Amino acid sequence: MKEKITTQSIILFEKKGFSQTSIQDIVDVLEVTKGTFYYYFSSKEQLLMDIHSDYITNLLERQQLILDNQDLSQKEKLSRTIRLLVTDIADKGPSARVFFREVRHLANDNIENIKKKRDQFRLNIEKTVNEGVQQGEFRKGLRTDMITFGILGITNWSYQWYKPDGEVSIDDLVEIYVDMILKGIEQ
Amino acid sequence: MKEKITTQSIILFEKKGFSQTSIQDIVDVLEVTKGTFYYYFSSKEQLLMDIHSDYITNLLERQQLILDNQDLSQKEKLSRTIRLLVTDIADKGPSARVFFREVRHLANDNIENIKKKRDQFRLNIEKTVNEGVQQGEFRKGLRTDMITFGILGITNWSYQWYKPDGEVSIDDLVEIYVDMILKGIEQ
Amino acid sequence: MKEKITTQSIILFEKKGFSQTSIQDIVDVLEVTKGTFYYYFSSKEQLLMDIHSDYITNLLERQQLILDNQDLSQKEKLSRTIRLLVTDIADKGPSARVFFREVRHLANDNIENIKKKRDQFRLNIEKTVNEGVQQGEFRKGLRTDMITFGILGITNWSYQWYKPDGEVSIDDLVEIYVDMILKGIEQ
Amino acid sequence: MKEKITTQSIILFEKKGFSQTSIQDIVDVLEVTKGTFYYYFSSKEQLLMDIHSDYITNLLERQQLILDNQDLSQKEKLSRTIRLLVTDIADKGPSARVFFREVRHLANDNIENIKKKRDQFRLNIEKTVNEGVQQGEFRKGLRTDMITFGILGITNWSYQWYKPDGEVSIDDLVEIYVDMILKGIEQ
DNA sequence: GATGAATGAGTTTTCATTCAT
DNA sequence: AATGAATGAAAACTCATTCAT
Repeated sequence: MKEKITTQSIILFEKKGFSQTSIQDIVDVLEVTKGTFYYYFSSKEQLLMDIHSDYITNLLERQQLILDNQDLSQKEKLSRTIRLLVTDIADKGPSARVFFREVRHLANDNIENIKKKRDQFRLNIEKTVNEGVQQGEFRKGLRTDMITFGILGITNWSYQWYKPDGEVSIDDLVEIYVDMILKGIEQ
Repeated sequence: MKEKITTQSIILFEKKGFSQTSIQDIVDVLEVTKGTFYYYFSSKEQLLMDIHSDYITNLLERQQLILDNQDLSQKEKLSRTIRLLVTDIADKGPSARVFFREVRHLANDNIENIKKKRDQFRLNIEKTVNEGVQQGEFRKGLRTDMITFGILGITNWSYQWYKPDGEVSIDDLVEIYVDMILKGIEQ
Repeated sequence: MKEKITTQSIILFEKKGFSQTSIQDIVDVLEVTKGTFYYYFSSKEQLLMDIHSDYITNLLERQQLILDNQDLSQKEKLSRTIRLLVTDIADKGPSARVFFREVRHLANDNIENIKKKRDQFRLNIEKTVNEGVQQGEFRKGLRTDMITFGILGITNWSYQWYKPDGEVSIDDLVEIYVDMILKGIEQ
Repeated sequence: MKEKITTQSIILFEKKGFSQTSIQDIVDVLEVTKGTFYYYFSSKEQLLMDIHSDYITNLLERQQLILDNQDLSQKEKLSRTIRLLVTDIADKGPSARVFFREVRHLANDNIENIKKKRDQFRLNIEKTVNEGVQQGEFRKGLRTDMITFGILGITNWSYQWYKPDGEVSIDDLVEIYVDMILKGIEQ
């Protein structure tokens, strides 16, 4: 039931937004009562926190798998990270959108926790770019922090407009963005 | 007074979000009453609509000035458009953030109107890129629609993280992004 | 202007009801402002009072003309009074409906005043019936007070359903009701 | 609790009118909160609709019992219908008054429903009168539709003035009106 | 595990009214 | 005579949350 509630919430939060979705809306779809909700979650925000936590934890894990692979060039690591982010649109579109849009609704305590992990993810990218610069794969003199934000902008923005049933496939999109980004920063 | 309300609303909407900001919050700061608010606006959403409308209208106008300048290369037009977007962070950060984050809260009728203009802005960029391709300034075979979304991603994402009092100036940021984008797509 | 406001108010009060009609609604139609309204009337209720007062005063006057005519039998006086009430649907439908429906919204002080006149009108009818009984035109032993309420019920109820553009003319309706009532009480 | 709310609402709606009665007024008497009200009713209008629906449904049922009795003459059926309406003043005065006065406040969708049933009630009376004419109990040539409105006028108007503690009993009033109406239309 | 009743604090909105100009 | 800005009190309604069962 807990899982059902989470899944349904994500769908509704994505469609209507966190504050526009009431607990009632969620439990109505599942045909249970509000009491049930509060049996599993201590508050609405707690649920949002869970969603965020699950999402970023999973993302970080998968990023780590890429980074741990010693055989890969920095270019390759970066490409795979871009792929990681963009492909999530297909698999986890709603979660991702909730993740990007609704951070604001987390209370201060929780927000720190999530922010730390988001920063971790970003800094991992930055580190990859930095090493790529040192190893001559990327241009010297890049402001790698700004570049990293730029990379995240390209990928994350896609959650705002990408339609899975459009004419461009996820694979094509990954290729286009990898190409644009690498050309933008390589030697 | 109408202007005061709008200005104050933008500040609060940016800080707390549209749905987390009550009319009471707004009028409290201005030391007037809710009645005053409803004297000038027919609803909370109407106010949000005004904010959106003002923002996008102004942006489109300034974009048009760039596009109308016949002497500029497509690269130059693109650079100036990027500058236009990024510099708005300094001048109109709060408005911009409200614009990007709170579209969801516009009702259906209004949303169409705004969407049309947002699309117009995007398609204007796409057209510039297209012409740049035809005139040999940019690489052949680019998916210019996806590239355009990428450009918007880089610039618009900056509203999420850029702090005006940080170590990087707006001008530096513009230069970094112009460089990254042009390298990413030029011949 | 005062007259214009009154006329327009009656139309709106009839269509939407007194409490569903705002001062704003009234002045909007006349393309003036609320200030104008308060220049002529001290309150919304004052306006309603005026409407009531005008209506009942005029009705009483016309009733008096009938009663003062010494040549008429009581039957004839009663017939003419019925005609008086029913024909007002055509001429003054809206005022009449407002008069019957919205008394409740008068404040206590005013209500007394109007009630007194309404009672006067009713008691005049009762007196006519009484004299008719004494003069042998109507049956002995009638509860003339109840009969009078019955007569008023028949006529006043017509404001609830009568449509001027229906198949029955006002004159026909008067004839039908006079006939029904007289047969109902005559010797 | 739902029933308590309904009962109390009827009392208040009768005393002060629907729009002059706030949800707060209702729940104050019951010493519960507004939340409780909205737990049972989706809106103020929904409550009014319930009241109307209950009233007219019950009235129609009781009318049907009269009409189904094959042994009764049309005169007798008509008398009993008049009794049905008038006696409700004693038993259900407040509901009845709310029913007659506040239809206007039902929204369009609901109003249709109620109107249909009110019309049904009226047409049942008209049918009785019609059959009475055919069977020679009532005069030939009557406009039975107008007559029916007249009958309803007499009975319904009593809700406006009848005081249960006055000098005339309900039974007397029924007798007076039955007499007046039958004399008014019989052969 | 789950329900159903109830709460209370807050939300947007309405509107008669006032008053300086 | 009339306006336009502002008020303040109240309205209907929402909703996260609690808790006894």
